[in-house]
Amino acid sequence: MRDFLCASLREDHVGQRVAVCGWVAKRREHGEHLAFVDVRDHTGIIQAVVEGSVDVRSEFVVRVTGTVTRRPEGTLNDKLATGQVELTDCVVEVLSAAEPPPFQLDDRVEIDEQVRLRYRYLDLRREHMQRNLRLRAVVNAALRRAMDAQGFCEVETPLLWAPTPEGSREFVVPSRLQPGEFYVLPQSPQIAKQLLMVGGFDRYYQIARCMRDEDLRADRQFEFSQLDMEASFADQDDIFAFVSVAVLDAAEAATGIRPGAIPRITWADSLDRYGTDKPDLRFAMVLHDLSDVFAATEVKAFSAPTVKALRLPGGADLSRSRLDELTLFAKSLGAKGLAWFRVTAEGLESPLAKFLDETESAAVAGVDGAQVGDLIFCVADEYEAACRVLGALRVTLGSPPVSEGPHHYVWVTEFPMFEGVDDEGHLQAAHHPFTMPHPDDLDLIETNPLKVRSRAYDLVLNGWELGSGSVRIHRADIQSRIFSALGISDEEAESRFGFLLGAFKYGAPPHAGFAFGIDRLTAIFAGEENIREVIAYPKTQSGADLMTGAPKGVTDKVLRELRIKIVAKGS
RNA sequence: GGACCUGUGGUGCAGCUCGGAGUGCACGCCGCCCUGUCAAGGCGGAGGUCGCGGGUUCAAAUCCCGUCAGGUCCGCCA
Repeated sequence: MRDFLCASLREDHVGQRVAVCGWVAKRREHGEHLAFVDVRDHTGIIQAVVEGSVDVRSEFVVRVTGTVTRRPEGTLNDKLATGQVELTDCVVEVLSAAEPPPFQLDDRVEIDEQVRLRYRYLDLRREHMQRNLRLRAVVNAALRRAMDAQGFCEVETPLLWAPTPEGSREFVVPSRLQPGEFYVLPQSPQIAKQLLMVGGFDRYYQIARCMRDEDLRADRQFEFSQLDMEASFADQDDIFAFVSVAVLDAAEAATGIRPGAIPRITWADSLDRYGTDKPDLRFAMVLHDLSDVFAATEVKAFSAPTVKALRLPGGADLSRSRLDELTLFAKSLGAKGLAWFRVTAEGLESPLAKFLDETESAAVAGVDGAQVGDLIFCVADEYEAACRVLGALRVTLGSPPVSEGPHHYVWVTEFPMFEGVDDEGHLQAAHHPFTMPHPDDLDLIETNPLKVRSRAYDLVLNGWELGSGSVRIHRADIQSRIFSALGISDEEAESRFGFLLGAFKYGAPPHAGFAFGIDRLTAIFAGEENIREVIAYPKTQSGADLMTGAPKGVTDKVLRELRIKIVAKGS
């Protein structure tokens, strides 16, 4: 039907009689003797010159047969890749007429996302979405190549899986053949892939769709894609090597630049220096500890186990209202307050300045090599709270848009094994209950569990968590100690994970794995703040699909078959 | 569950503080004109329940309350 893609025609083709297909991007008529029709496909635009009038409108689907001709002197258009040539002696066939679209498909104005999503099929026609989704395909292809080349075998795991009442909320699927029983859609193929290790597929990967019924955000949709992988006879360093190859290959394929080796930071160091477990390393602004200086302070606001400080270079000119805003922000994160000090030639300037003694003032004024014109923020609180508040402030004040380069990857290692306790006073697994504890900390499981480090790790890019993984427990004795630390009884473990624990009795290789989000990775490559921009049919924040109207009710017949009764709201 | 922001012809905006007739701009659309345009140009035209409901007022796009939709964030995301 067509001989060339629109934007592929060049001077080399001059003289050829060719057919191109696409949409009418624009028609420019000059009386009844001459008309220009810009034909667009996903590659771009070629100008067709029509002698006489032509009955086409924007977004008509056409096949244009014409002769590739060098444009006359003075009519070259260097804004178009095809601007040296045009099609002449054209025959325009209308393959499909079109109503005027609800919004213009050029990129001249930003269209409201609500409108874009309602007519997503038109939005997809735009250069912006074409570029993003094709970039995503490039990323996927590079990832598959990298994993194949490293000896990984792609295996598909079920979308209908068994409920495991823990972790993120699962999407539930009622069973028709066994009414009253349910499947769930996987939050990740975690257990399935560990069983593949028992099954002898010692290097598995999959571009896996994962589903989590949790509230949506700019970087979170109900469904998302992960490069999911697991390897037997592999430790943390092996996994880092495998994943690095995949991610760096994808980065190179997507951006043309191969990043250097990915550095590492421990979870504890990351919290201490950046106040977060997903540090943005594109800018400095490291947290400083002033706890010692304020250990015996008279200043009430600073009498806390930890006093942390952050220097904002040149921040002294922040307005009082901006500082009030930031104080509110800090409080919204649970801080009792936010102290700030302008560094001036005459010393510190702050509502609190007069309460500090000489040593304290000197310490604050010297934070991070502060200079006149800088601003110092201080938060006094429990250690982790102080770190996290200042960490959030650091990102708010210093972080470029997530999408902005350069790309700084970092491995965050040695996550704690447990974090906090649940409503029943049981410890909670920070990663998941199959994560191997750090070998040096095994003795602490029973004595000081919150100090137990794990063999869990994250990969972080520009302040976004790309993914996480861990070395898994393959020994029954360690697994049972972890379960008991988590308050999971033998019976409960058996009912929930029995098939996994059972499998491990029959020869489980040591194994470790990882999974990272392709949506997030692609969004950053594409320079997008929002993963919806790299997803063909995303949901809104309330979980709706504005194009299809999902979620929707089903007929009574369907409900009867599933033996499901809808209970009115509030009853 | 909570905080904040947004909603005005098909699209993107302005108008809202300080209430006075649906007022304006750009794009698109329709018609006419135009033989080298490419953000084409010229002339003319159509198109609106100012998200929805209620309240205040002589009078509401504008003020107040509620509600719906969209967004950003907190909670949540083993």
